[in-house]
Amino acid sequence: MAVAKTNYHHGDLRAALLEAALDIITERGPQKLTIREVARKAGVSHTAPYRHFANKDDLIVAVVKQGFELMSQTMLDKKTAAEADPISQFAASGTAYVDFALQHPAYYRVMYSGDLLTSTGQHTLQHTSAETFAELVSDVKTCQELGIIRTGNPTLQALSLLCTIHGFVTMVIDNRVSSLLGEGYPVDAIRDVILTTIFEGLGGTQAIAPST
Amino acid sequence: MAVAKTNYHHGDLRAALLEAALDIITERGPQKLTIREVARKAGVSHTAPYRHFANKDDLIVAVVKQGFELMSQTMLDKKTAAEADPISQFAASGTAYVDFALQHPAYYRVMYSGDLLTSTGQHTLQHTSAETFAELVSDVKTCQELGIIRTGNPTLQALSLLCTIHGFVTMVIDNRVSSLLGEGYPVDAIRDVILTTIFEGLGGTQAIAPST
DNA sequence: TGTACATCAGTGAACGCGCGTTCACTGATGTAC
DNA sequence: TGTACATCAGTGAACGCGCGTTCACTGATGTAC
Repeated sequence: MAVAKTNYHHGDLRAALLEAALDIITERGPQKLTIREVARKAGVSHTAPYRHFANKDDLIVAVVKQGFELMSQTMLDKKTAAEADPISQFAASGTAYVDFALQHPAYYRVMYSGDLLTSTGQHTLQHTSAETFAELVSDVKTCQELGIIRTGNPTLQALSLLCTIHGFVTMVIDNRVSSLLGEGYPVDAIRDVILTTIFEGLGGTQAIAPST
Repeated sequence: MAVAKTNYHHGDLRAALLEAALDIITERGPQKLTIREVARKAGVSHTAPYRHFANKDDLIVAVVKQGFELMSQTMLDKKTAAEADPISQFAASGTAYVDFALQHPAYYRVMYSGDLLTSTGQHTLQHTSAETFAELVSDVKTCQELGIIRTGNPTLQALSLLCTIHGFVTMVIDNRVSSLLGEGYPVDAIRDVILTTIFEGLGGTQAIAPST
């Protein structure tokens, strides 16, 4: 919404619409994500979005794709910034995933809520989601080879990890953690406890020390 | 829907409506859960539900309450049926939670999706949800005292456990597990791997042997 | 046992609303000369 | 530099739809006599 708006022509309406979509999810929830509301938020007539997106599904898919790009970029950056040893790398990935989700809850919700897209839309994105998981499985394999975690089915280990992280993130975003623990709970500390716990469950042999 | 339907008076419309609501969530997703659709499914005019529920929120709250009752009853039964030793009890709880969610995905979705209810409706149920968690924390404490798991903050340990289980269940229900692992994956085996993993992460000292 | 009547579960027309999408349009921009 | 015009981003009226909720009603049931 920080876009300087000229009178008739907008300049970069497409980007503004995507941003508006995120704002709506954040402020009013995914149910309120409608073409008309997005246009309203962007200060434009409710038919203007059709210049940039074929239909509602198309707009949502665009948001999700942007979300995946931002997420993988963020994770790559954090991994690059971390120490080179595999434990630090592993911790960096986990922390980065959680932090991305908590800093961009709106993205995370569209990306994984499932209820927003028609099956057509879902199908478009299956590939992207599978790619991310394949990377995780590959990281787990590396850790196994280096003896950092227990030998076992890497796919199932990756799934265990993903379930824990996804569960935590979901519960924080849906306000269930604050509802159970009270308002002022230390998210980062809890994140570290949970990551450590699941890492040890995977047979982690050394202490994990997530860097914030 | 198995209710014998007389002509004008239904007999037990209230129960039939709750059942219809679950069917709709199962078959068409939570978004399609509308008063009109529920009435349609129950074979009744779309205003009939208002004889039994004040409004849409009230109907959903009723479904959620029924879900919580069924869940705690199921978990109690499974715990009673299991061996008396604390490890078996602990395993029984975890397994029962997962199995309830997977056998009644519609209940689980209404109970925890969050997007279905207005804040008024949410508030009504906060107490129930907190109760369930308090029980889990108490179980964790017992396990600590018996030396079955590592000593530590029982609330955070319970939360780790809940996150993992919730994450797994959510991902199965939303078809993300089948999308990542393929269709014919062995749910029960994966459930056991994940429960074992998190149990060991909590410092479980003995092998957990979940009974199906 | 038979009848009048109160009760109340279920009906159907009607309301106002917000949605997704279409369509012919308007007006700003940039390019060719 | 100035003008005509093609392009196309954004407009606003209009459509049909399904929703939640209300209201006066209808008709089945059970109870009092």
